[in-house]
Amino acid sequence: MNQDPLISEDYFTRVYEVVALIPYGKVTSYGAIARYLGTASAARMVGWAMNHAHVNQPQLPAHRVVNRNGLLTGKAHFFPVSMQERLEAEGIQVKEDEIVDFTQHFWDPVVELQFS
DNA sequence: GTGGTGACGACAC
DNA sequence: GGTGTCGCCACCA
Repeated sequence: MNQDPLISEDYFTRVYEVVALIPYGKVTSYGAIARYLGTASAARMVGWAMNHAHVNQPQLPAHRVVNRNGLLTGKAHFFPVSMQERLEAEGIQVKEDEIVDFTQHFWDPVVELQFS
């Protein structure tokens, strides 16, 4: 019934699709994903999807998704591997549970994917 | 069907 | 400039 493949799945799946598209060594924010999905104000919904991400998509690179401040808010949910450890493994520096040069590593799906 | 929740974001003070 | 509060939408009990 839906027109676009990105919205043909559940909202959760849409989030997973975008997160899965995050390139190596890049990070994005919940709000950026929410805006790409058309629900900019529902950034919390993205976080919720991530809450079950480890159940539906355990392979999902959720460690590349942080809040608008570049803070590793969801690191507490990461197990057994620390979120910071994974980011550093990709060349992203993390200081005080916060990504260094967050804007530099920021990857905006709206800009990068730009609905092309 | 209603209420509450949530890995957030923006605005107000 | 930092802290606090509200809003927001979709899912779960």
